[in-house]
Amino acid sequence: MNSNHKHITCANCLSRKSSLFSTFSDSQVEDLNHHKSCAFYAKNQPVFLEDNLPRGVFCLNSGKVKVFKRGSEGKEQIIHIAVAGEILGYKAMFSGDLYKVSATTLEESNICFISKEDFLNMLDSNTTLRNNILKELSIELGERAVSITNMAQKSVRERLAFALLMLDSIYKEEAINLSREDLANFVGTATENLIRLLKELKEEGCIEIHVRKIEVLDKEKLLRISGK
Amino acid sequence: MNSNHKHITCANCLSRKSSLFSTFSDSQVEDLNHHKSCAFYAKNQPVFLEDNLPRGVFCLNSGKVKVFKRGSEGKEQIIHIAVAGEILGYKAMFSGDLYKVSATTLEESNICFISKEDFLNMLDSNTTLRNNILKELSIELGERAVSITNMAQKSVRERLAFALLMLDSIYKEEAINLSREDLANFVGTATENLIRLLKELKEEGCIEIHVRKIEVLDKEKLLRISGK
DNA sequence: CGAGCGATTGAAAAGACTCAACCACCGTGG
DNA sequence: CCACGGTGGTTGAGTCTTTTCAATCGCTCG
Repeated sequence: MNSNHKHITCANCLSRKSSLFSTFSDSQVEDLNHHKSCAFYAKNQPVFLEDNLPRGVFCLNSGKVKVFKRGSEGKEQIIHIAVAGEILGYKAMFSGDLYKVSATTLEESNICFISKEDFLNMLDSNTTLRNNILKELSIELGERAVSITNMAQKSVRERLAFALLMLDSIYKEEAINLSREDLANFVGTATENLIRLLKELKEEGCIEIHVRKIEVLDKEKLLRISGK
Repeated sequence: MNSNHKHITCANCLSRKSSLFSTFSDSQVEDLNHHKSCAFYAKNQPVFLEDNLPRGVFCLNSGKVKVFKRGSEGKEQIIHIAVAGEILGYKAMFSGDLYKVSATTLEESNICFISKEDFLNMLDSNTTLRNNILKELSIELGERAVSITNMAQKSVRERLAFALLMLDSIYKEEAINLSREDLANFVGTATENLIRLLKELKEEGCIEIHVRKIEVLDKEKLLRISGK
């Protein structure tokens, strides 16, 4: 395990480089650093929960976080998987409402926290940050439209192929490391069904399965299966 | 037909009152009025199209507009139905990208247009507008998370009940007036299936069907069927 | 009047879910 | 050290839902 509780300095934070804060000046980074606190999260720890009151924003320094919503039967639907550099939990602050989704770590993670007040102050005085956020929200809305269309029109097999490609780009060099249940909740199907389809894809040579971990072998083929 | 090509004055625009521009001062409204142009759209006319370059924003003065995305088979998935007062087409401007969805009128509509440049200028000088937009985008993202969860977890029958309730609040006093195909593309199912389920709901006394138009009779029951 | 489109119906096939059982692994406590 | 219990993963079979395809109907428009 490479990570343990440690203090992170925004100026040295590699994941900041790819975040909403990437365009900050040195003095802004200094200010940011001054206002944030850091925390280590073990695997499967909640970051924030649906229907709770937002108190600030979370900045994912390392690790991965699933963002999900519970359906009426209590089943999780994973909406998004966040990686290092992403800022979480700020939408509910703008909507002036409770969190509409929950977030939980998928692996050990270091996550910084900035209070609502400090974040909104930064927003007031920082045009670039505002523009970055507008851009980010708009891009996310475009992605959600794709998800809705996929859920409504694609078969589970197609969605699984699509999800594996997405996860491959999230896990980069590593093998995909999600429980079967999480994977099913991401694809939007029952666990049993997911397992059967995984086996199919394995037999077709698209993926390799190492117990829990999944390695993508043939992206081209998966892309074809996913229906473009 | 109550509407035909006419010039709309922002100061008198009733739908502006419920829009992102609701908080404008008199002089800002004046400015807005000066920069916009008006157009009448017949039924089923495109407002903007997926993959096109955004040139400005559209302000729906009267009528209704479906916002949809095409799946890989070309089938429309309706993401949202916009009503009077809504501003359309601004997300792609922020993301600096092409439109990710298309928009088409569902009935005769009056729609005003504000160029990209003018809109962005307004944005620069108007904190409240910015905040309204941040809020609006955040709320929409919350709604999309609900849609994704519904699509992934609810049966078509449940989704139909849910969709009818949503449409009932969109059409207010009027009966729901959508083609079977549009309704199916909103619910996310095949037209034939939709028709069968509509008949079921009619036989259960939830709705009345007047040829093409659908009247909601029992909201309570629909809510129960939709799975809360 | 005939073409054409949207709406509807029927029947069959495919897809997805549920339930129940079983397996494999892991950590615990005796 | 090993039996035990628990959790997550896997398999099979049956059922229900949903889609697909084909055909018909009703209406409007030229």
